[in-house]
Amino acid sequence: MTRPNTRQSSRENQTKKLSTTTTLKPKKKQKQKKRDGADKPKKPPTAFFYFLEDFRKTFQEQNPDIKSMRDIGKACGEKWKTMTYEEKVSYYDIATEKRAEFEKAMAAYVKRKESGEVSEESEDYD
DNA sequence: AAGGTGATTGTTCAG
DNA sequence: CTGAACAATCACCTT
Repeated sequence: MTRPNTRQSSRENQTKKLSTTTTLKPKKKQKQKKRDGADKPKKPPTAFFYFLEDFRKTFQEQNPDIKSMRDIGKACGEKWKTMTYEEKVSYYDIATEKRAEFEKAMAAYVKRKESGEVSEESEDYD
């Protein structure tokens, strides 16, 4: 099967050409500085991250001069795009399984929310 | 000394 | 539909 289980069926709808204003170019950072205490389940690592795990080791061996993950990230991104679809599928497959587990966590989260147990609303009650 | 930042793409949620 | 934020990781920089 050269096809990943990446919810292609559902994604097919979004896979359309939405080249209007999809994803702007935020020059700002994406760091979360505080308050991750949300009950919401953390997002599962993407296929890219799994690729990093494997690529990182190889990259350091081939480039012992490079240490920081930032530099590797750039190299990974570049390499990632050069990778063929079939190769990426391997990582997508892993991520897909992870998402399945995350989906359960999300369902439990929603269920819990319905129980009125938690409100993600800004409850700064301290 | 200690902590926040930056960079990578993908995924997911919320409005 | 669209946008914005966050997932791992670690050297480097700022305070």
